[in-house]
Amino acid sequence: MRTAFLELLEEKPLDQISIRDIAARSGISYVTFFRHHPTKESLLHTVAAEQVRRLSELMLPALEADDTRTACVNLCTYVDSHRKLWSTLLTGGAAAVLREELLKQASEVASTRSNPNNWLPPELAVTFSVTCTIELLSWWLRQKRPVSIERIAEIQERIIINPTVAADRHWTQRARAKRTKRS
Amino acid sequence: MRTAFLELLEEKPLDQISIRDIAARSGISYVTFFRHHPTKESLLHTVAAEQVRRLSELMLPALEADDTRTACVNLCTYVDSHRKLWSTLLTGGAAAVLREELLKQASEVASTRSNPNNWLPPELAVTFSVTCTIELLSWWLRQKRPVSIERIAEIQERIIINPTVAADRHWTQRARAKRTKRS
Amino acid sequence: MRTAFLELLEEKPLDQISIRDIAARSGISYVTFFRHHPTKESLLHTVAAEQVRRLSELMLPALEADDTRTACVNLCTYVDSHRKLWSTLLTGGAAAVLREELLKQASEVASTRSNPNNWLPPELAVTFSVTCTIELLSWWLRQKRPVSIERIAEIQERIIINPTVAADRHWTQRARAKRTKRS
Amino acid sequence: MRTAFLELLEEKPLDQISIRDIAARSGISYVTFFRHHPTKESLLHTVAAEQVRRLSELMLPALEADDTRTACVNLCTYVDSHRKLWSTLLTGGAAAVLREELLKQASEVASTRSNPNNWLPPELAVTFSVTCTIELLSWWLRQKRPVSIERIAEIQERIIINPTVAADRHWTQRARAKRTKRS
DNA sequence: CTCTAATCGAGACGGTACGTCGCGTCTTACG
DNA sequence: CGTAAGACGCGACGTACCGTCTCGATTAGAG
Repeated sequence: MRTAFLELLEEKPLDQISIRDIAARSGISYVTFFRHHPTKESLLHTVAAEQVRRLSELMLPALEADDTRTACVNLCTYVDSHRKLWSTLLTGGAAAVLREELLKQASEVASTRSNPNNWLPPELAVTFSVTCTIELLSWWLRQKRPVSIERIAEIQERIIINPTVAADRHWTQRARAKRTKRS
Repeated sequence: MRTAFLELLEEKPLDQISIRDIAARSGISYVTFFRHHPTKESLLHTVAAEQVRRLSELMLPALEADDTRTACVNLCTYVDSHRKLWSTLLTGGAAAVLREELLKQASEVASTRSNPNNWLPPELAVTFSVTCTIELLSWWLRQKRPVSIERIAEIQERIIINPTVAADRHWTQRARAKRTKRS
Repeated sequence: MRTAFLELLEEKPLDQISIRDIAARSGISYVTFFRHHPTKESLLHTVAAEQVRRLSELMLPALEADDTRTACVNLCTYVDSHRKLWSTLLTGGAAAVLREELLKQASEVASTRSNPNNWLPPELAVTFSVTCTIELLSWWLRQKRPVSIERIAEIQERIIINPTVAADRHWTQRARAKRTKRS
Repeated sequence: MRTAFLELLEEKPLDQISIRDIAARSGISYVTFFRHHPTKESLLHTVAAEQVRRLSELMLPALEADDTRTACVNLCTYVDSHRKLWSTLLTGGAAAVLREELLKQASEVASTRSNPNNWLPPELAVTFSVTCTIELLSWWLRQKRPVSIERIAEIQERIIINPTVAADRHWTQRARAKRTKRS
């Protein structure tokens, strides 16, 4: 069903895909669709959450080690090797849902790591990085002339990560250092 | 008609507003609507473009003088004095269209000012700043506890403008300086 | 639309006729059906009421003159000349609705003529005569060997009219006579 | 299962009762229902036939003795002592099936007793009496003010039985007498 | 001043998709 | 083996908008 949905998403924008289309393509009955998902968006969310989870699995280890550059490269490499899928997800009306899922998962990660004393509200930091990452990837996949993975990863790190998450991280580390000193 | 549309947007999300709703609220016939706009989105684009034009009129003078901070403050001040309108525009499904209009007008401005040799593609710079500005404003208007205009303007400048447009501007100025020297 | 409905009723029983069938046969859109009738039964009622009205127009003059035999003959003659239509109406699930309509119109007529002091409640008298008339006609139209109009009319009068309406009528006339005498 | 069905019939009309309702109320699985009855109507027929058989057992002895009045009283007395059950059967959409069952059983009885030479076709005689009896009982059970058993039995005999069965019976007896004389 | 042409209303209509209901078939697992 | 549980395909339902069309009524400009 997800496969069929993604196939259709490659063919036409989201709002021109009817549930009947998805059912027909999936080889299931129209009614059966509702036995799995109450609405088209529900299916989309499931698909999006699935893909987002894969992304975070690739980035999290590097992020844990504060190696943001590797995290960015990992992300870009993965997306590059699934250009078609991600073109589909980031264009044609599905981007909003994908963004929601990314935001959700990123917020969860951020809530365990960010420092609320930072001058930039953590919610905004997450929003900025997620939104810009989506725009960056979307732009990348739209380009006709190939742009190297490194180039994208660099942009992502310098423009997106550094001004938001990284700044936050530095602050956090300093706080940790202070606490360590005292003890 | 635009007034009626905005009224309805305050009451329910965009996709629950039918053309018949708009017509009824406007006091015109359903058919007459089509004499002005071929589709609901067309009307929305008109409304959005109108508001965006006002924004740019406020920001452009300061931007011309490279005074980004003033530009940001002007933007925020204006939005703050029309909180209801902008809450409506930035939530409830209209944000995407508004973003498009902003992007369009910002791109036009940027095309006359940015330097294509910059390491950051100008298209991306514009996209980042527009998108993040929207997210920032949207977040701002969502907050229950009031956040000061200055705070927002500062965030906008430090996180959004500096890493993108300003960096570009510096590069541009250096290039101009070089050209001036030679001549 | 009524024609199409009757055509379909000749082909298959009522509950196997879907609204979509009727719409298709009528050459109108499925949705348009609902713009005329909220439900299939509504259409059926309309059709039935129409036919019943014709019946009563044929019988009423004779009934006014207390000439029940002529009324019966008129009824049977008319039905006989529209055997196909009445076969359709009296078999195949439409009979219940037709009965309702007949009951309604007969009750209206009866309420202006019957005498409530009669030992047989007028409601019952009407019910009996209507129901039996339907059964009689239905039986008649089912017969393979033709049965003459006179025979049917005789049965109707002797079995149905006489024991109910006529008895009532006699009583009423006697009452009238008394009143006349006094004055 | 029949109990569950009758319970449901008291609650809502026949066509709003789904097989799944009956199964749930009966405490059996939906699929198991089909092991007993191929369709909802089948179950209804079974239930109806059962009740009709009880009726005829009460009436037959008196009918054998040509004591129609006692037969009628027996019928009404029985129905009166099961008002709820019979209200359910005679209203709410089950009446048609009940009528069928009554007709079937009455026809069987009549075929052994009636005289085909009668001027009233026996099939019609049976139909009239059965149909009117149902209408009479249905009317009776609908009344808010109680109507005595005797009153109903009298109506039934005078209006229904006399003009049909009894007339037939007299004719039959005369025929028998003739045959007896000759032999 | 009147006639005509554009404009608008009201509403019928065909059409697509929606989400729901009940049907009857089928498979799987349990006792 | 028979039953329970539940997934499934199917057909119909009634609803919501869509966009097109026609028909009058209004009004404004041209003769």
